Amino acid sequence: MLSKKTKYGIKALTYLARQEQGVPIQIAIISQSENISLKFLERILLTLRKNGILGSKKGKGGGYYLLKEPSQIQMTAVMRILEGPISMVPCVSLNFYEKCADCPDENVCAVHILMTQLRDSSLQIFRNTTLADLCSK
Amino acid sequence: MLSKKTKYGIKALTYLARQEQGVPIQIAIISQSENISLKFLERILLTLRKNGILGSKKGKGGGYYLLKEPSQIQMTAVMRILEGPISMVPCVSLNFYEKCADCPDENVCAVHILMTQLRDSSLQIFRNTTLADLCSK
DNA sequence: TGCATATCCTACTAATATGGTAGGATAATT
DNA sequence: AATTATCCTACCATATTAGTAGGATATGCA
Repeated sequence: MLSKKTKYGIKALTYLARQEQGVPIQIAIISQSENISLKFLERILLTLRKNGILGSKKGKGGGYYLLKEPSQIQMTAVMRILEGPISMVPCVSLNFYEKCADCPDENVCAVHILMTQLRDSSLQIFRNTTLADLCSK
Repeated sequence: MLSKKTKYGIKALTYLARQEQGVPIQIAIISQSENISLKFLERILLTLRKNGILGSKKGKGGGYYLLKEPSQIQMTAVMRILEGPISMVPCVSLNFYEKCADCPDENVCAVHILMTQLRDSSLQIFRNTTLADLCSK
C-alpha cells in the first residue's frame, strides 16, 4: 500500500506545479484545497524541502514553492524521498542494497528474480514520469 | 516493502516446484532448506492451501504439494493471496476497488494516474511470470 | 521596535500491521 | 493404539503509520 504521506506529498506537489512558478503558497491553502491534515502536510512539505524538491519562505507572504520546473522533477526522486526505496526487497535495491541473511545465492532466488523485474519496470515508469505529466492544468 | 510472508511463500512454492510433482513434502523439510521459521511457514502454507494453490495430506508421509503444474501457476494469484491487491491504492484496484473519500475526480488525480501506470506494468509482470519461470531446476 | 504571520522542529500518541510463538485438535498411516 | 503431520486459535512483542500538541524561529510591515 502507498502511504498517505506519499499520496499527500504527490498531491501537494501537483498543486504547486499548477500555480505560477516561484510564488510561495501557504501550507494552509494546500491543506484546504486537497483535504489534507494541516499538521501532517506541514511535516511532509518540510521533508520535501530538506530533500531539495521545495523551497520555502517564512513570515507574511511566505510558503512553499517548487525549486525546479515541474517537467524537471522525476517521480523517482519524489518516491524515494517519501516512500523509500523503489525496490520491494533490499537485495534488489540499487541505492540501498543489502544482502539477504538467509539467501545463499541471489542469482537462483525466485524472490530476487521476480523483484528485479518489478523494480526495473517501476523505475522506468517513475523515471519517465515528471510532475508536469501528472498535472494536466 | 515485500512482507516476509510473501517472500517465504514464494520460496516455499519454488521449493515445491522443484520436487517431483504430487509427492507431499513436509513443512519441516521446506522450513530447514529455506531457513524459514517452522510455525510461521505452517501458517503461510495453510493460507496457500485454502486459496487453491496447494494440496495437503495429513499423517505419516503427508505434507504439501502443488495442485497445478508450476507453469500453470501465475504470480498474480500468489501475490494477491499473500501480499494483497497488486495495486498500491484502492482507487486503482481491479479486484478491490474503493473510491477515495477525499478525491473529487479520479481522472485528474495525480496519484491515480501514476498508480494506474504502475499497476498495469506490475500486472503484466505477474501475469507473464509463472512458478516455472522462477525455478531454474 | 513590536506585532502578526508562517515555517520549523521535537515529542507524544492511538491504531494497525508484522512476524512471530504456544499449545492443542484433528486426521491419516502403520 | 501410537505415531506423524497438518490444522487452527489465541496470544504477544515490535515497528510503522497517521496523525496531534505546543512551542521556537525567522520574516515582513507599520
